[in-house]
Amino acid sequence: MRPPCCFKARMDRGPWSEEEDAKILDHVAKHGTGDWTSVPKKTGLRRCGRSCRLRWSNHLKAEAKHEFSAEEEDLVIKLHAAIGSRWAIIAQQLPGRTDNDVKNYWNTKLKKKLTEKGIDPVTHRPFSQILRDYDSIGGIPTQSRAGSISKELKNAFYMGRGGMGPYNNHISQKMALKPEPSEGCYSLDLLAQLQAIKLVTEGPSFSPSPFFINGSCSLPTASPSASSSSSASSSSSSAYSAATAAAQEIPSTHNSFSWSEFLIEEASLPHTEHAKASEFLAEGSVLQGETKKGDEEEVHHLHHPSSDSFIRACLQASPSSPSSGSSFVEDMLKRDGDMFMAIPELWEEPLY
DNA sequence: AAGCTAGACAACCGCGTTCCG
DNA sequence: TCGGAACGCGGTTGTCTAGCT
Repeated sequence: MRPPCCFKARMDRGPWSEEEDAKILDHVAKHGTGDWTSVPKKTGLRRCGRSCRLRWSNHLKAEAKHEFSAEEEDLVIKLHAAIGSRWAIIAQQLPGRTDNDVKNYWNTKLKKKLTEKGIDPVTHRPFSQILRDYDSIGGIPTQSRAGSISKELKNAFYMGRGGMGPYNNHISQKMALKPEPSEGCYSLDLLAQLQAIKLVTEGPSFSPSPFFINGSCSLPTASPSASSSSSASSSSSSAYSAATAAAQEIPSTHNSFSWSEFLIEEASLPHTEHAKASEFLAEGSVLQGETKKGDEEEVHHLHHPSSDSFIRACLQASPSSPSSGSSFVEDMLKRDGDMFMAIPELWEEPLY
């Protein structure tokens, strides 16, 4: 529901002046950060309450940090791979950054960087893997598919290895290789996230099913909460591959938990299993975070222990764990290169 | 020097969720 | 229980600026 002020009253828009900033700061110092809708009235600002909140949270609250360090970059990439475009959660792991900062940095820098390195920024998979998947989902022979459908993929791949960079923008725009929001993927994404949380919060006590190890995706939608999240699609494959990787790291002696607990079949699922998944979500406010009213709202939002656990699980499970000694991207590229070596026909088509 | 373009960042908007009377 | 208000998030758009032609 939109606050009336944004529609009816003629509010100022555009860049904020120093005087306006001062009024916000003064107000927050005196009254805290609750009840933003009353801020324009109390301060005399001709801005709607939402704009005031945005201005404060994006610029006045935290010290301005602009340059992202290499560590921050890598963290953003890992987190995006694990949970998708949940900028608010990602920003919480980066002190002094706002969701808007992270989002802008992703859109302007990191997306391009990944594309130039031959990695699809949406799925976090090497273009070559996507090529292979194209190949596996139809009856068209490899040669023609690789040649006609995925030229740009291949171009992007070549350029990632020292080729013509500028073309990549064109590629990334035209590619738009968002994963199809197949029901199974939503479902799996949710399950993988739940699993990652379980891994940390309850200890390493499960064994992965071959289903996840194989990385296929065929389950029907499990719950409305899973399919309602549009961002779930962007992190689908990576989230459960992260969980899978985590699973593979667990010693086999810890196997009292089974993936089958979460293999929910829509039609045949017993009621208790649905309930279990729902409880999981309700307990930790894991996917949505937790909203509180009052002065501490901004601080507490999404800072529920379970969401932190989830982040830790995702990082622990990511391919570029500190022990590997290489970055997330490097690791991905290495595997990508191995695959190209294994499937030489991917190189054969001429480039345009 | 002027116009154009692309990049970076700030701000806005729509939608879903939560709160509260 | 319901509906309106408030809020947060993520996507999109707007604005400014630096670099290029």
